[in-house]
Amino acid sequence: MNEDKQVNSPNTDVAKECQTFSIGELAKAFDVTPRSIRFYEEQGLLSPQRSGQTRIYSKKDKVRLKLILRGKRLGFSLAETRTLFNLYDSHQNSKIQLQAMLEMTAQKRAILTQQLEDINVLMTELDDVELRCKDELELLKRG
Amino acid sequence: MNEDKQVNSPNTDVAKECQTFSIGELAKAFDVTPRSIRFYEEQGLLSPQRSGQTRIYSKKDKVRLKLILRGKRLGFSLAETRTLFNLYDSHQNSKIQLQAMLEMTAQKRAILTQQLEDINVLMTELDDVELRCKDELELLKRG
DNA sequence: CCTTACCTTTACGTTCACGTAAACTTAATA
DNA sequence: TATTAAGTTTACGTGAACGTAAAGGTAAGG
Repeated sequence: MNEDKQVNSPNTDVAKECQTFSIGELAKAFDVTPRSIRFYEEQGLLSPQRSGQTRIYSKKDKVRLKLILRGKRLGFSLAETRTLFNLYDSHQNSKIQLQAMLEMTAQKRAILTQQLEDINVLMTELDDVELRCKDELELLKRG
Repeated sequence: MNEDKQVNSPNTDVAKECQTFSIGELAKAFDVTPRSIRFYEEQGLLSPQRSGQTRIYSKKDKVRLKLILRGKRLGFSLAETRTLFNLYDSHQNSKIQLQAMLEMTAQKRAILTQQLEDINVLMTELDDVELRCKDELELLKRG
């Protein structure tokens, strides 16, 4: 029964590498609060190991968190991300599952395409605004 | 005092063009609810003319709404968009205003760049997932 | 031994962006 | 004239994504 009592102190590993992370480490690494990470777990997006009460995050968990945050940046709700995770995880690969997955990817692709267009438009507008601002500033300098 | 009683009925214009819109028309045009449009006004993002109680939206208002919605798609809060509007509108063009504007554009540009990267990564991942799904479906067909 | 630094759960509070219901006015139409 | 169909204000409700105490456990260091 001498399991699950490894790596109690972070960065105090013996031979291999630091494969696990505390909630605080992950929080710092991705600049989020521990509260958020616990909330993602509560919403079924993460399920880290436990050492007693304490959460222990693997590299896979870390990747998951990264995916969650990228999804957030792109306007995905946590529920959507969870659905994607579930579809991806369930390796039942029934026809229905696969088609649901394809539908979801198609839908997401459409949104992303729209966002690309939005970004391009906004970027050139920002170019415009910036130029005009800089011109004005020059005028203020010389005037 | 025979002003502000033009265009009571939509699409019943005489000569020029339909330059104004009712809240319902705008709502349909952009697929949002009238409630949302009123809310944007409440937050200081729109200020349409009035004909009595009724709101009358100009082409400029329409453009504004378009900008608001694009901002939303890119993750801008209404408060951020309002700030941008205010900066853009105030043609005082003081040094401070201009620099605030430049800071804002720089910050937004950074976020957009990050989003572009996120989108590219996700797109290729979607490609991957889609390919695998389709392969699996083929196997199901032939198996 | 005590403090400090993390970790935990429980639970209520908060912000944003509206939704929704109530009660009303005005305008066009049957 | 009565009835839709649009608009209006006021005001309370809601879901998502956390924030923020409160109250406590644990382990290292002075």
